[in-house]
Amino acid sequence: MPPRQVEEHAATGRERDPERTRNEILETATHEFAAHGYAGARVDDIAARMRTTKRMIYYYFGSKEQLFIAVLERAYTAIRRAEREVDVDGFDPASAVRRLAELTFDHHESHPEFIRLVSIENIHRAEHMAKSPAIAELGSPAIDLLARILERGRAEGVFRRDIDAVDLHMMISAFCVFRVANRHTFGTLFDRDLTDPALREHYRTMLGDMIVDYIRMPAEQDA
Amino acid sequence: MPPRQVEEHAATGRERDPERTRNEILETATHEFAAHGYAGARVDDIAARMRTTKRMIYYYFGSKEQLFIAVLERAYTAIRRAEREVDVDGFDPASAVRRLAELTFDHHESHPEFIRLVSIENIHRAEHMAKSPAIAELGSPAIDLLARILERGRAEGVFRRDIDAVDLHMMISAFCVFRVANRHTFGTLFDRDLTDPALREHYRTMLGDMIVDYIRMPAEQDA
Amino acid sequence: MPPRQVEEHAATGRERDPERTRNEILETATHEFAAHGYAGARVDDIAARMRTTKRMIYYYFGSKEQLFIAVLERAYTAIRRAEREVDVDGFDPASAVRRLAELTFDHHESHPEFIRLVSIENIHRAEHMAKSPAIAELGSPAIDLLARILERGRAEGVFRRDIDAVDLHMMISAFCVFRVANRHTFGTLFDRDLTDPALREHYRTMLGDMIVDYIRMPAEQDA
Amino acid sequence: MPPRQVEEHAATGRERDPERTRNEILETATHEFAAHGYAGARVDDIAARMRTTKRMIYYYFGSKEQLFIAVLERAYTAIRRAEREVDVDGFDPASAVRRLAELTFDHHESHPEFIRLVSIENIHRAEHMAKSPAIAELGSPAIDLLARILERGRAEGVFRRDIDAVDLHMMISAFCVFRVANRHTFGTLFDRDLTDPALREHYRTMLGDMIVDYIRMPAEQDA
DNA sequence: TATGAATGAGCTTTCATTCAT
DNA sequence: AATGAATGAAAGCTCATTCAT
Repeated sequence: MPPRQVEEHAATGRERDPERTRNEILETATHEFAAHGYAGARVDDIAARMRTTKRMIYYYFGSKEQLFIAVLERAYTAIRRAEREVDVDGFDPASAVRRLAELTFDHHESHPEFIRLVSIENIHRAEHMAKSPAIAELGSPAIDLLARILERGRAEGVFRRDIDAVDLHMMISAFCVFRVANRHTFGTLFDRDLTDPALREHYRTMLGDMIVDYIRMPAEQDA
Repeated sequence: MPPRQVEEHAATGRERDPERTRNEILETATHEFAAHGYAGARVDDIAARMRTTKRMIYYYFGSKEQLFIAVLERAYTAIRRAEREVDVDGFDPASAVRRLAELTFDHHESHPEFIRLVSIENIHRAEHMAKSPAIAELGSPAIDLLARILERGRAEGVFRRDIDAVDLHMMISAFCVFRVANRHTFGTLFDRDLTDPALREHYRTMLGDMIVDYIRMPAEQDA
Repeated sequence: MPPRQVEEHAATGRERDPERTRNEILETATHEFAAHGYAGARVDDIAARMRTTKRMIYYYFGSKEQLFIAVLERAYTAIRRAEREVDVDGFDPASAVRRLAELTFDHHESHPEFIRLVSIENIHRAEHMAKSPAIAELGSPAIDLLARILERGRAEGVFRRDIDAVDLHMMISAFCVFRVANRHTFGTLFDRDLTDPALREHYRTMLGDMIVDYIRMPAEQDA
Repeated sequence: MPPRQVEEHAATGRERDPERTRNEILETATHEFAAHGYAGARVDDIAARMRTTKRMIYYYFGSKEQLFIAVLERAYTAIRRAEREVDVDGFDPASAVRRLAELTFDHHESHPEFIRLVSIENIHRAEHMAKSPAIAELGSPAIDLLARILERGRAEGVFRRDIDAVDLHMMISAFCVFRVANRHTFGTLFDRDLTDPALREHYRTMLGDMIVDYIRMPAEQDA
């Protein structure tokens, strides 16, 4: 009678679904690390936020660092999966790039914690990521897609010839990441909330324009 | 016999110039905070790195947080001073904007520690900065300058009408900051060192092109 | 279908011979305890060193302490068995004692782990041994033999009258045990490796001389 | 008014005599390590036994290992000091050696904790001692003295020629150390308390006889 | 007979900070 | 203006052991 068992576990607090426990720890740890940084995160707090003990965290992940690496792996796996689902077939090259940029914008908008984790990892010079073979193997669907669109645009003669997919991805990411990652200091210094919902469409369009203006073949502008 | 004392202090390494001691602590603290983040920085290490004791740090700054705030103040004061020295008189509007963008690029290139401090402060939601009246009073010379150039460009009919100085500053900053701040994760994931000296001119030009393409009045491009 | 099961176990490395598993655990535990002491030994490490899980150790022995007791029992059983095999028939009393001392010397020389276990058990005031009826029942063949030789020597008038077998055994053991057990501190302090193979014969002879000189009837030495 | 200060310290529990605090910690730590071994000793317990916190122990000694090293240093310093005070002038060579052996016997008798520390350090292969330059520099007065006596005895023709001071020191130490260090297992196995006060003189004499018999020139014993 | 999952208690150590002068 | 000594609180981590089947 499995249902009974489940109830018993709930009663005793014993967890018998390792995969679920692992995921719950990762979920909670993601919030904690994103909220306070790597050094500022407390293993104690992660445990306190769920019905597990600190001991369990070490049982599953071995150390604070390995836990953080697992958090990064989970976050990157999720974003890469999202990237793989992007579909821009049927759009002309310029529209396709704009759409890809907008989807990137939206993804950053809706995953501020991921961006915080990335900032944190950069503070630590990507040393944790370097220890994860899993992340290295994820590849970069966004770049592959971008490369294909750029190729098409060049073939059609509407894009400049010399644009590299990785560079363009950087340009898009820079805008999207900065808006979210640096909004606090930017907001304080220039009194502008970059993530104000009322401004979202404004910045979304700005990004699209910026990218499209940059890649488009300059039509006799000096004529 | 005061001279004697001075000699003794020199001999024992005692510091008798409060302002200088304060600056040395700030200098050392800047490196420590930039290197390890706010939580990761160790007051002990800061003391160990110089010829002062940990006790002195508390004597001068009161707490780790106030020390960090002072570090931020010093860093922002320096960058604002640099911005005030920018001179783009004599350039046509487009060239002026390009030049301003390039100077921003160069400044970020040569002050990676400052960028790290900004990232760190964003991790902490700019809460330390908020406690510093000094930073709020610094103003933003770069934005003022940008506003003036944009005004000129619009008057001459070469710039689009709807561009806001703060937005444009954001666009420039995003590119410059991302390239330095996120170079570690970006490099690991896409195998490209964004700060490779051999690529510096490439990215510098890319930034200028991106900004100028964006602000320029679109000359009958669909004609 | 039992045959199938057996094959599966063989394939998966599962152990189906309890006695053998028990012995393997004891063997491994002996090394671990001898290497790190009682408190320093790790049940985890013992499990890791062999193809069993930590859980099995508890299944077979119940606790770390009971495991240590079992290790002691095995070690003492082995040495008592060796003692029972000593044969000095056909030697004159003095030669018999010398030979017994030399065999003890050799046994200690070749069983340094046993000596470490004894030292460890003494650190713990023999409290584990006290809980083992098995060890108490082992008796002491060496002492019995020594008593017989002493009796013979006294009867022949070549040994002093007042020597007790247990005392003599202590004298022999002290020399043999110290040489092995305290060689590390002694070597460090006096720069002499007591267990240097080149010195083995030297110390073996020294022991024999010391014992024989002590028990021999002092023949008119003041005459 | 220093007395007042002292009272205040007593009242607040603040200790203002670092050297005294350090010594108290060492004293307490000596008992703890001797009682439970290195791994078995608890820093918590050491703190609990005195009016200090665990934190103070780390403040003064840095780590459990460095504390243990300091304990060893103190113990060896004390025994070396005692050795330097031994005076056997005026005794004939044989009596001098006997006296030196007896003093060693008495010292071990009255310092069982020291012997436990030595056993413990041997379990750890003297690795802690090796990290202490202080111990290495202590020298060995007992050996120097022994060497001088042996030289005299040889000159007077009453000692065997081939006896080395370090070897003789080992012989003496083996007896004295074993009696104390191994008394627990020995007592359990052979039902004899080697440290029974009633037997002290017996073993003291036994040691003296053993040593003197061994070093004395064998006077026509086969005649 | 055998075992993977889980754990309470406690470990050594570190941290920013304050005391007392 | 300056400082050596001291510290409460909590951090990350480890241990022998038990649960539930």
